Amino acid sequence: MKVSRQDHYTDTIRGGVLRDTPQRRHVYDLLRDEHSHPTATEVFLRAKKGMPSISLATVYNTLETLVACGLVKQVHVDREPTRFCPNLEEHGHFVCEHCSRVFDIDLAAERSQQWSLPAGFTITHHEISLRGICADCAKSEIQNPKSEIR
Amino acid sequence: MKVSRQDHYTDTIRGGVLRDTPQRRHVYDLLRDEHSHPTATEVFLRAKKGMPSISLATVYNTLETLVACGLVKQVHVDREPTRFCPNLEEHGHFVCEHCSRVFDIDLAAERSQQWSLPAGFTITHHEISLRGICADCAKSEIQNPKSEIR
DNA sequence: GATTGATCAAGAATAATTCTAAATCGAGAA
DNA sequence: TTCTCGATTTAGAATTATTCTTGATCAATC
Repeated sequence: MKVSRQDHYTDTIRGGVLRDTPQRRHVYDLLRDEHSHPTATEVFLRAKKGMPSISLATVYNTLETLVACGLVKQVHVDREPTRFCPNLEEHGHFVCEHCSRVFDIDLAAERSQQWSLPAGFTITHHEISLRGICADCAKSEIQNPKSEIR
Repeated sequence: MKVSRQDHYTDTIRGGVLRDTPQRRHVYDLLRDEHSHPTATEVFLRAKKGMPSISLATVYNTLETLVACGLVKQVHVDREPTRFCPNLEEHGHFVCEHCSRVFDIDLAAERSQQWSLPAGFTITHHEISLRGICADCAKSEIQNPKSEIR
């Protein structure tokens, strides 16, 4: 529902000193509508369709702002380009080594704090990333197998 | 014990087509002796002490080779420079946001496969990285608090 | 000793991201 | 409305980790 999305964006953006600019709204809406975990460059390319004048620097700035606001999350896969994710729920990511798609993985809430840390350590953030083969690719592998995965 | 270390290195390196070169042995020994998860550049700087002629390119090549052999693992922390780790046990990493040190975190074996994946997905690899404040920094924070963590 | 393929070294190239500096914009003050 | 000032945007330069290229070197085998 569009209303609550706009509200969350508006509340968060307007709550601070930040301005609700066309660029920010455009990038945010774009991210909310896609669940493909785009990179900054991909966001830039998609953003240009509806706003041809937007610059890559603005996309980087905007994404940084949205992350700082907590409106989107960064996803890191090895040292590949950072991806951005509008899913604010507790979750990890699965990257298919064959098609490179990134999938959200639900993390059972009860497991999230069960790390056996040494005494005195405090967690502020965690990132779980899994690699492997997704169901689609596993299926097509069976039909036309190729050994050169990766 | 030095013997088993050398054996593991030797077995692995000699098992394939790979040569046991002074550079490779030097870098490997260096990594085994430190548990500080150095970056390629840090490995390079340390390696130069015992082998002044070694080049950064060789360090990169060597690390890549050792990773491919399974003798060391890569550690990724966001998009920071890749770090290298001689701990082959199943483990994750904790990065202190204050001192930037990286700590190995034991992952209870029974937990390692408990991800609730969609049907048909296969995991080949996973990386768990936690962020927070380590015990040392938590202690010194109490003594002279600074709000500008990060 | 010659050959051959692996390895090494130096520096160029790449690519994601950040920085810089100037132009523009927008909200509130006058 | 017009002014002002700080936030934002933009283009392009700069940074930085890493990879690539190319020629030199080395070590095992012929």
